[in-house]
Amino acid sequence: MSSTEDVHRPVGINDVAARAGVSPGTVSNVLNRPERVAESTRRRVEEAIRDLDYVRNSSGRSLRAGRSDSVGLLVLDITNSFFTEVARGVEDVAGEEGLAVVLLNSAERSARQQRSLRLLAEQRAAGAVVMPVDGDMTDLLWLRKQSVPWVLLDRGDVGADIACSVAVDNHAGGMAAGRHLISLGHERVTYLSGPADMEQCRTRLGGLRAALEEAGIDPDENIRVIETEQLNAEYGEKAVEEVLAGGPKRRPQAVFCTNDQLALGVLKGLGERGLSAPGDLSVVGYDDVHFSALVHPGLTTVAQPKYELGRAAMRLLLSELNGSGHQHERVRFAPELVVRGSTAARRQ
Amino acid sequence: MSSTEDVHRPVGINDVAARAGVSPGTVSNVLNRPERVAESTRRRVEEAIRDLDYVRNSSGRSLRAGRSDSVGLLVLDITNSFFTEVARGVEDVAGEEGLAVVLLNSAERSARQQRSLRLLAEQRAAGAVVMPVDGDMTDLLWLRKQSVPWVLLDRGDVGADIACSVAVDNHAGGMAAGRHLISLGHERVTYLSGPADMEQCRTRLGGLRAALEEAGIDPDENIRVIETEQLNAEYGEKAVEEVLAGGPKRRPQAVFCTNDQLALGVLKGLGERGLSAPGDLSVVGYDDVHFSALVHPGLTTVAQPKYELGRAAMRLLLSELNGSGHQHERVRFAPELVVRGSTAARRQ
DNA sequence: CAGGTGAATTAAAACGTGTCAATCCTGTCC
DNA sequence: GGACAGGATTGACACGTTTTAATTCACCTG
Repeated sequence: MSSTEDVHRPVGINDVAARAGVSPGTVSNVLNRPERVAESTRRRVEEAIRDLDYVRNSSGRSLRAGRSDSVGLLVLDITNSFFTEVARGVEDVAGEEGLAVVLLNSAERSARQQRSLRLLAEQRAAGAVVMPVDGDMTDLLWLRKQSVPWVLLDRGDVGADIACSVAVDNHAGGMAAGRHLISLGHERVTYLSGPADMEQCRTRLGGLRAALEEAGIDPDENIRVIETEQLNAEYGEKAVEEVLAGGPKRRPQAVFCTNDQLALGVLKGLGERGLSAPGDLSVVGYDDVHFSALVHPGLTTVAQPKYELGRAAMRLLLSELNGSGHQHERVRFAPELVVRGSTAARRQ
Repeated sequence: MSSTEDVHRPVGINDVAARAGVSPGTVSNVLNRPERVAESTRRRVEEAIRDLDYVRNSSGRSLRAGRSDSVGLLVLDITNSFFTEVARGVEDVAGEEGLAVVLLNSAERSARQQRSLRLLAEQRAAGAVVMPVDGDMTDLLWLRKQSVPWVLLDRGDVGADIACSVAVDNHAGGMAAGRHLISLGHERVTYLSGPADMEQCRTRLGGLRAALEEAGIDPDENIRVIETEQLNAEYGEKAVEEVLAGGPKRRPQAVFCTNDQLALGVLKGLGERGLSAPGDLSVVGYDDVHFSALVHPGLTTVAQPKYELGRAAMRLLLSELNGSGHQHERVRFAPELVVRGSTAARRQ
């Protein structure tokens, strides 16, 4: 039982020391290097800790250490389940190491990203896993100069000279989707892209083009690109109109969306117009978010190992934190095509 | 431009003071109470801050203050979009106040909840918004004793004598769903519940029962309850078998799920068996997650004001932090039935 | 001009921890 | 019995802030 007077005066390492009849330094040793302290005193200290219900003060710790024991995770959209899966992976690995994760949401806005990075600097975060809003690295380099190291997630175009990074091979992903569509007999495909300045969108398109070329089909003539402002279902739904523009005659045989949310929006938009996949056209997504297996028909999509992505990023960060002679590393995962009901062979 | 020697030695308030030819205290005043310092010196200090690229150290701040400037948000399942919407609300309000949000995930496990609360105590968090794993309040009371105040979210059964709380009226929600089903001519309904020790599940069932009674239908005879271990789509899908058990003759006319994820799983499970809503039976969910509008048919569901829930919780917490003579408050939102395609009138 | 007023600034003392050199102690060896 | 080794423990300081009481200074008043 804890005594009654410790309610208002928070108990610190000194109180514990006093109670155990020992110096504060010894208590600190019990906490951090138990092997250096004799069995008997260690027990006495531990008992005092329990009696007083002492809990360590991480402000003090990190002030002394010069850095805190939490890492930042900056995501583009906390609402998107792709990111929350990544977050789970990051969190699990960090938790094993006793690091807390501060989740920050840039909402795809560079002002918010800047604010978040500043916050991490103020907290002297041990490190960060970052999915940057755009290609502008100045804020990130500033953060590194404040001696907060970071690992890039989902941005494959940045070289190992700048930072560690974890990503999925977007070119291969686009290509897998393309080959699948071609194998079903589709040639005229619309690519529903997000903002064109997102590297992922461009690279996946590159993969799609490569697949067509490989099959002897001219990409320039057969691929139509539609850009949306954001990567969510609303924009996908809205885009359907444009996809179908030109009448049934010029309608594409397939739509490849750069993101499942867009694809799900497209499926809905089709339904509202009395059309459906794969009957009227095939639809392919990207990410394999949880819901994609739940719609009817199931969404054919390019799966990313989201959870593993998070784990790998955090592990890379850890190695940068612990390792002395650190070399930046690039980890690349292979995407995997998941075929469900939203794609089918072309009707003759 | 920042000079070259500040790369390794992190710059503190003292360096700024030296540069501006002023005492550290004055720098602190410039940062925290600019009105107390003369215009001219203020400008000199601000210039020094810019020149040195000074960023304040929150470890030092919170050590001195005795509490940090971040608040915890403990959710049951970071993967569930219900919680991420809440998180957005919390984050937005916290951000306005300059508070950082540490997102913690208990994954519905009480051991993880305990670990998270301990972490918050160690960080001397300013406060927390908590969705507790179960009815056991001991860990939470311990946290309060460590002088970390918290606000309950989504747990309507806890009185204002214990804590502030924000919730949606679950009884009314269950009732709305029940009335809707009755108005469609359904009497024999299966309630797909989560774990029975979750208060939300029980209260919603109570509302459903009340609706039947109101219509002169005996709940005991007409409602069948099936419990699942967790509140996700997999378990919903699995439960379909049990829902249908007894053959077409004894099949319920409707299924009311305590959560959209379960309901979406049910829709999928039906589809796999060649059945569908609302043709073979009506399905109602709860929460109105984003995705429920995207499936076909759209899921009829009881909507909760998720974002607002988060905002309200954070506001309550703020008032507890700032206000001196604080009285616990209960905020209750009204749920709203959203009718989509998954429910329809009974076929004769 | 002495005395007083009030604004602007400063010096010093915390806050709780970790580290490191110095000290204490116990037992061993010659 | 004295010196020594080496493990266990201690004391003191530093980390970067904020705050309070004290000090300085310019100016005004009687």
